[in-house]
Amino acid sequence: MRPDRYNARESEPHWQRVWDERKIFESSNDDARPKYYVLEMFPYPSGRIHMGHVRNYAMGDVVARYMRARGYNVLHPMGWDAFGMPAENAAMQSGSHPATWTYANIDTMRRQLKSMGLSLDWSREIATCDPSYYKHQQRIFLDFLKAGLVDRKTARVNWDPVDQTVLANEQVIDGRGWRSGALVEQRDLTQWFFKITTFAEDLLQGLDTLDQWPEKVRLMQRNWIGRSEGLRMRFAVASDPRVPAASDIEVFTTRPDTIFGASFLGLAVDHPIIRSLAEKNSDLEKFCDECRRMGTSAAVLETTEKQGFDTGLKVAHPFDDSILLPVYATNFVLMDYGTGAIFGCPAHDQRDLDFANKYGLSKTPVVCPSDVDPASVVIGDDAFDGDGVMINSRFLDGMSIADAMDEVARRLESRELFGRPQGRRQVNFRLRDWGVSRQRYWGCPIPVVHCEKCDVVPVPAVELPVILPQDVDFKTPGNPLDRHPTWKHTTCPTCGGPARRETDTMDTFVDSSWYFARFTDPWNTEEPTDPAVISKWLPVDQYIGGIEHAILHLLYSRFFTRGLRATGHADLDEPFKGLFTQGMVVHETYRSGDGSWLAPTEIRIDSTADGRKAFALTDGSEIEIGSIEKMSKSKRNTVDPDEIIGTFGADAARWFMLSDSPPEGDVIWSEEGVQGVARFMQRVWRLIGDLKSVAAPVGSMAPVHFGETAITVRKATHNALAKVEDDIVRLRFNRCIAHANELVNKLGQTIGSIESAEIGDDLAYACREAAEGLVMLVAPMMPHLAETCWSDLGHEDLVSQARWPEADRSLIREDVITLPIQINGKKRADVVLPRDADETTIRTTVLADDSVQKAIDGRPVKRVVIVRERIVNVVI
RNA sequence: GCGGACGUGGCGAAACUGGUAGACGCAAGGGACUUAAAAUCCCUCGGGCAACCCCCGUGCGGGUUCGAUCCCCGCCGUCCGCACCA
Repeated sequence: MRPDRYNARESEPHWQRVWDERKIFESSNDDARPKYYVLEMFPYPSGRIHMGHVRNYAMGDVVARYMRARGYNVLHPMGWDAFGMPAENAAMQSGSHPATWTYANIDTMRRQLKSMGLSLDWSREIATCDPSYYKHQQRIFLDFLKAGLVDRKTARVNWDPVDQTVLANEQVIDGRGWRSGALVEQRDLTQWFFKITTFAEDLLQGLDTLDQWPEKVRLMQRNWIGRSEGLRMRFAVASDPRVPAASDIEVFTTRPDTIFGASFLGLAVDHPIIRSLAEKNSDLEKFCDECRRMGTSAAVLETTEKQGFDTGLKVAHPFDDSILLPVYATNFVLMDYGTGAIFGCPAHDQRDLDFANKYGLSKTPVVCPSDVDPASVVIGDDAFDGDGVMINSRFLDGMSIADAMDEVARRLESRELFGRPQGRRQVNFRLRDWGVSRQRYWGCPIPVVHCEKCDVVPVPAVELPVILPQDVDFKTPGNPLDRHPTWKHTTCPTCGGPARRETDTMDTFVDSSWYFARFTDPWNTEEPTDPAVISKWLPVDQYIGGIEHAILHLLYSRFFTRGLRATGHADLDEPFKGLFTQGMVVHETYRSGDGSWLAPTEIRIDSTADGRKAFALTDGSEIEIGSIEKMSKSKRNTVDPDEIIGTFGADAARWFMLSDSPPEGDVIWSEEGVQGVARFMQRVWRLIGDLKSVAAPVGSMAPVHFGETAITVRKATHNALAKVEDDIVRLRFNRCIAHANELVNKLGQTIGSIESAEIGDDLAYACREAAEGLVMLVAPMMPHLAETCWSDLGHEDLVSQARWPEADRSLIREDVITLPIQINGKKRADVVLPRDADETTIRTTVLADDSVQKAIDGRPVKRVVIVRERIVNVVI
């Protein structure tokens, strides 16, 4: 007995069990079919999934299911980015051990993901906090160390003196620790670094090959790497009692051509010379401290005035030592870029001009725009950074900028200052090495020991993993590993003497920099990866995740890929061939009169002709409907996936997430919208029932001849299939859904008008084809409903394993087409013509048409533009 | 400040990157069925006009073109990213 209504709450768990039992989503490394690796960014196990996860994983699942139907051996794994601070925060607040907390969250979220009906290979599940995972990460660390890709050096960190911990930049709010509220100190600590700069050039060049990445992300990475070509040049310091004889200051410049426009040297407040001067000059020290306090956030810098402190030092101009330039400590030169020193050329750099205007420094123009008389060049409030010809520059006069740059570089390279060449061409990168040391417990231990005799000694590979101790307490501030009574005490692998374990753990970005590789062979207990298996599966064909990872995660993964290749773990250029960044899930906000936020479950919406209004469920008072914002706990505009799935089913949630907006844009979650999806699902269920009642049996042969109605049905089916084929691979899910809607509308109309006497073999076949086509077409997006319909249509097998019914595009091609006719560019008529009509026929037919004649109204026709199979434009 | 993206009905959006602007969905209005409601089905739904096969309409102003949401120039507005990068 076929129920009138489809019951998602019964069907969904049923099919999930069937898929699970038959292990149909597990992929084999030995499968000979062409591979397709689809991956969504794995989640942090924060507690429960949110609607953003639902959207992200729904998208990936559509691709996985579709590619499977197209005959690919699909790898679609899932795991957990399981190390990180929230687990330690929870430990401090509730006393639960980070591992307990994390694994409990994983269990909850796994259950939630399973209730979504995702076609995931759970046999490959990994959690980065598991020793079976981080063992291999430690091994990679050691191999990178051996390959010279790891460095240990001093770096400045934000130090919270109360919590006794290093803070990330985003944990410093107004100069204070986010948790303790203590004033944050800058400390120099010896830290571990991955030498990502080794690959700076390659990481930049590799971007050109990533043509299936969003241009926006490539641009962001390009800017982050920040390659620039320029010249390092040294200025001799004029003799001064405060500095040693034969001192020099080295600057980096991308505009050596403007050297005759130089009017000062600007040094970072952390520049060694400034630091040493500040030791004996309290005014300078005060200035430096103030600059440091201002921070480096864009918002601050935007509004900050250029400031300087004249040190009294002078340097000689390299081409005329009678010209002495003042040396300033400045707030706009950064120590960690270039050499921490610049020469300022006010005429051709806006910042330098602002600075010069403030301190009354000269501003000689040295580049003249080609259409301006050199004598009339004046520098006002705007620096000129365009192209032109050199002026006021002695031996450079008349040269182009490029030639002048080259000439200056050439002269300084071949000349010595204090026994070394005065200039050196250099390619400079903004990219800095990746500091991975974290003074925390819940992370991957860095596998080295410190021995008094042998210094830093790697833990031998056979002794891995270095496992985190279980018995730690979070009651006192600081790193639990560091104050653990026994854990850090060990013996030196080299000399056997007493040694101390490294108590820093790795940045959690390390964990996610190679998980995509581990998924290919997660059972491998000996090696992180098997290069042969890597070559089989990687690169990831389609990677899907949030734009917030556009720079760091993706760049680190690209670095790791290069490191893994250098250490023989993977023969691979780039990890992610296709990248897609999906938009957020947003929702209306609701705010009561007293300013407090209300959750969507606490209000009722009334829609009438004069608009939508919200009322509180508790007392019926009217609630203001606020702006649409990213779902967040603070604004209380979240919806819980469990509740949605419980009420409407996973299929409805998935479908709605994909339906309304382009996938890269934000989607507005609305109750009305998901109700619309629920209606659509019932419509599909009824339509399949209607089609089934007239459809031929499973596997019927196609009849030779098709009548008019059958052809209409077939055209609708194949048209929809063709459009979905085109759109699904481009991830245009919203359009796929529109095509599905159109097909349902069309089939519903046609079926409704069929007289039972009309049904012959041809229509029966067409209805079977239509029903199965529709089910296949919605299956990647609403797999449970599709399975139920598939089974209802008499299939023993699963739609999840069925082959895609490729669209027959010859059926869609019409022999007779309706051509829109424009008169002077405005549509005035339609003319029905054979598709292959020649231009003369088209012309005569069009001009003979009544509506066309009426529109022409006797005026002479100047021209008839015919675009075949598209449009005709009559010009009068 | 620099860089990037975008601007189409009441709303989310389509439009094969130069060819019928508004597919599809949401909301709304009208009707059928029903004792009633829900569900379902049918119709209307950018603006103007009594009405159309008419006129206007893709942020604003120009331009190129037989033809512009799409290309070019100049404004206005919104969103995102950032690093005062020498």
